[in-house]
Amino acid sequence: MSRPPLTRDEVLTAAAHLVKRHGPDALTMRRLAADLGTAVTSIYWHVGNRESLLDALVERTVADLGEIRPRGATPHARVVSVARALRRQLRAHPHLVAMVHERGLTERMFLPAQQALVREVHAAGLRGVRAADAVRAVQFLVVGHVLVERNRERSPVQRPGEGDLWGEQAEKDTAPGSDRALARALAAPVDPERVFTTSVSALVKSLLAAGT
Amino acid sequence: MSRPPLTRDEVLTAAAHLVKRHGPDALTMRRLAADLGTAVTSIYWHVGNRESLLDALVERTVADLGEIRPRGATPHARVVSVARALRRQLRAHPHLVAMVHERGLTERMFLPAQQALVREVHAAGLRGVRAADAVRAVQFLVVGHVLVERNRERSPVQRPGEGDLWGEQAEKDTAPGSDRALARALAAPVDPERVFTTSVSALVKSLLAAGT
DNA sequence: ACCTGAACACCGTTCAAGT
DNA sequence: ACCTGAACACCGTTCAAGT
Repeated sequence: MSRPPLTRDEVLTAAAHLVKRHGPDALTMRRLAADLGTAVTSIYWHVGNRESLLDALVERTVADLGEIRPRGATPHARVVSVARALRRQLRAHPHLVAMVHERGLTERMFLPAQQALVREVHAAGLRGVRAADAVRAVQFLVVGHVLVERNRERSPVQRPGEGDLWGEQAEKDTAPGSDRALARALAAPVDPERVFTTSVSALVKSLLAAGT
Repeated sequence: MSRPPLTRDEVLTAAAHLVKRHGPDALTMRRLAADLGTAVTSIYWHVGNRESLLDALVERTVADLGEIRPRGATPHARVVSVARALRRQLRAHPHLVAMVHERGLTERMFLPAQQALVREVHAAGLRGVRAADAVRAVQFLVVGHVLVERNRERSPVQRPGEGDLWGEQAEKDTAPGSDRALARALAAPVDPERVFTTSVSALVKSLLAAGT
């Protein structure tokens, strides 16, 4: 009736499973122990404490993300494709993003895309500090955007929202300089995909222009 | 010896005080009750539960942020100034940012700057959907950046960091196409202020170019 | 209308004790 | 080396009872 000896790896796998199925909040030491069929205190022997369990979990998941391959003919298209790929990877692991952010490890989410970005920016003719600035600008934009986007999805209804604010403006007849199409666009729900595309494309365009 | 009757407002003020002095984690119902000199359960009568206490707290703090006034001569300078002002406001309330984000109310952080942005973008000649896209792009960039930035500050030492990754590259002698200045720049610690300026300026430049 | 203490169902963590 | 149960110091929340 006795289970085979517990391993650190087994603990991590069970933890990952728990997070994937029931969200990060479900990952309590006691529930994890129950899933594993051991005493809570056994887990402590293998992973130290909750903090380092989460650290290890984040590390493992990030390592599994996989490489990013740029696509496209122009430098602009290739850099944008890296940004899109990074966003897609992160959005495929929403719980990971939340966990990494909660633990203050946001920088960790940068690394998978960094090599690819460096190569592309260099190929586009940027050098030295200017190239580094461009890489960082894209990284911050993508990760920041994913954080904002994920967060908006978590609580879709916001109380005094843009809709209420601009909806009435869109109805009003025009004071000089007013723009009903604008008001209507702001009253409509945000399309994050669209915002992302607009932002990345615009940002990259300016950044690469500095290289020519 | 009996204290005057508790009010909802008093609860919120004490909660804000607690968060400001000891961080969001210190805001427990029990500790709050202790600070107020009442029973824990009294708080529930006034604010419902912890959820709605946090909601009310966020709402109140956001309302106190104050208006944003654009500065500068050119449209570009004025939009950038709004972005900087929003960032400064948010960074002045780090706990607020954390709380708003945790509660999935990121959109809430947009609103203070939105009117100002709309006005400036319109003045720059953008109209309708295109203007709305520009406003949103700037908003997402600023809020996303602040989230990333705050988060990096929370845990300054990251284990397999950029430094380790690029530091050795900077030492190596050059494979074809390698760029030691770039490697050195990436090995150095990030200057978020610089990244922010670069990003906003580049983004706004492209966005406004579409209006002429 | 407002406050209270007791109680419930949870947490993470420590520790002495087992094999 | 690995596992265990008991215990500690916390949580948020409910509820019946007080004034």
